[in-house]
Amino acid sequence: MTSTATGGSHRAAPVHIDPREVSLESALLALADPVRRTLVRELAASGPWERTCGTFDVPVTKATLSRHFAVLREAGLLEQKDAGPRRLNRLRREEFDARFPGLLALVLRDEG
Amino acid sequence: MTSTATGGSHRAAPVHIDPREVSLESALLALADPVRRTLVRELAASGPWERTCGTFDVPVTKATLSRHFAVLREAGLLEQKDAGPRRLNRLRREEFDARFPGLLALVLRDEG
DNA sequence: GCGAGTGTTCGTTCCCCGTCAAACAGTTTA
DNA sequence: TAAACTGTTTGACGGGGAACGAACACTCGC
Repeated sequence: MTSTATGGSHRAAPVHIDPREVSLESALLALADPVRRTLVRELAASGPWERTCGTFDVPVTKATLSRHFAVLREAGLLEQKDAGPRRLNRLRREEFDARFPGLLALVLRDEG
Repeated sequence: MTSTATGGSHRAAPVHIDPREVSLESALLALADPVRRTLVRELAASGPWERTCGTFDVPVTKATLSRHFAVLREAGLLEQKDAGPRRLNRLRREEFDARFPGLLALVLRDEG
């Protein structure tokens, strides 16, 4: 058999951190990068779990993109969920805004 | 006399930027550094024009400190004024908060 | 099972930023 | 003028992060 009662051989689930435990420095560093701000904005423009990692319009390779997603996760900004071979994304709006009130709003409002 | 009506041979006045023209990226990068956040907090704890550059408690040399002050100026966070051989500092609270509402509050509230 | 598709990890390269020591510039006091 | 003090500028060094290609891991359709 290929799976046990406890779950079998799936791939490692993405590592998440409670946004309440994220440092201000991590949050600022995560949002200081223009590519990551673009990801956050596109994420905010879509509904939860609507976008997979490959559907974002940023001028980097998938390796670099994967790195950026990891940084956003560690900053408490992103939640990811596996769906077959793809990975669905959700912006953690409420949680992040509770930890850093107004910060996300600045990014979403800003054009650059 | 040692000065003319136009100013004579003073040292170059510090360069300032209108906070309204500061990019979000500049602001985030400026505040992402722990030394600069300390400077901002100490500045907020004192009144305007009360502190000279040498009176801040940060573990860097004066050369590095001077650099940090320049970054804070370019981010629209700091205003400087010459007073003899010293340089007085003022946190641009209202102007910066008008450009990036809530951002300064996050830094001042945070302990780390 | 095989191949296509999706995303991560590894190793490398490059560049920017923070840091320092040393030298410089300006101001004040002696 | 000389000496002391404050702050800036320059050049060099080191570390960290962003970027890429290539290889790997996993899932699904044929």
